Amino acid sequence: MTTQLTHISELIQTQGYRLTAAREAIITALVQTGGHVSADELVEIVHQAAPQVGRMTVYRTLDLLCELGCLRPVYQGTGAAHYILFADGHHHHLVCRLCEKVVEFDECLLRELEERIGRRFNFAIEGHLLELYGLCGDCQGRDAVG
Amino acid sequence: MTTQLTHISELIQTQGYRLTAAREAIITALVQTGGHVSADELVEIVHQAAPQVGRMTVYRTLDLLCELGCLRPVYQGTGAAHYILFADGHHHHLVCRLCEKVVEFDECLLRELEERIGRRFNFAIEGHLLELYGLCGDCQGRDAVG
DNA sequence: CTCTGTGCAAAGGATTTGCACTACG
DNA sequence: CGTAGTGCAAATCCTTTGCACAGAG
Repeated sequence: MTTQLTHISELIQTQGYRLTAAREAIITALVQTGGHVSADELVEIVHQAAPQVGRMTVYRTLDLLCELGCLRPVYQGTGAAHYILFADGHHHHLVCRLCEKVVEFDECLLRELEERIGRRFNFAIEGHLLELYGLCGDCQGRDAVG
Repeated sequence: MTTQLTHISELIQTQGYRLTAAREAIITALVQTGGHVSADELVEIVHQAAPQVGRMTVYRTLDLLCELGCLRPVYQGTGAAHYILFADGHHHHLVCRLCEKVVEFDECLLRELEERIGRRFNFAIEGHLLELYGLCGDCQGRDAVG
């Protein structure tokens, strides 16, 4: 966990950005949540440790992390974007289309696919998000009824 | 293409929803685009064929299709959500984290994974979205420079 | 010391309500 | 006919600017 914080901090400096107190607080909070929050939730959490950090600094830092390739915004249901950390370069979701429940899983056999596609389209692949959609156990009956 | 329109129309009726003129117009427009539009763009297109259809009917129909499992909103860059049709139950993107360029590809070896994960978590998997992130050819040099 | 990063408040969009009307089935 | 679906406009919510100040390097 602390490793991840360190990794991101170094990435920021390596890329020529400044490692400010606000950014540290935000990244710490983000890592702490496991990387699965809306901007708003993150603001809340950051404020517990660093009340002076403003909402837009959070937005801007999230933007920066996206640009650095270690974060990604996703739409889960509607409303605010959720941000997910690419801890190991990938992330996997199982999403119920009715109740919007989200389960994470780790199974990954996409390394090979990444390489093949990257080569074909001349992309330097850095990670991926895989989302499987369907009905969770609870909603399977519900759907049949209508 | 027409097949897809028929498929969705039947899905709507099967699930007990009404197939209205507005919905037909919206779905026609959606299929026509290949399923890769923002709500706003779709409103434009729908208006060409059916000017009386309102913006929120488009939003509500998109919502309905998401619920039915044949559509999915994704965030590409920032701003408006983009909607993608699950033509064959899956969709694959290659996204550049700097210029936000999006390439679609078809390679799919996830059937087996779907089954395994579905069984493990008791989900009825209906489709998936796979997004690979990285740097496109144009941005690879740009990134090194900083 | 310089320039990037920050914070505030107000602007800018996209999406969602509430309610009377229309039309599917 | 009854009810689900529609359309409008106003409301709401998330996110982005503009600008003066503070702190990293």
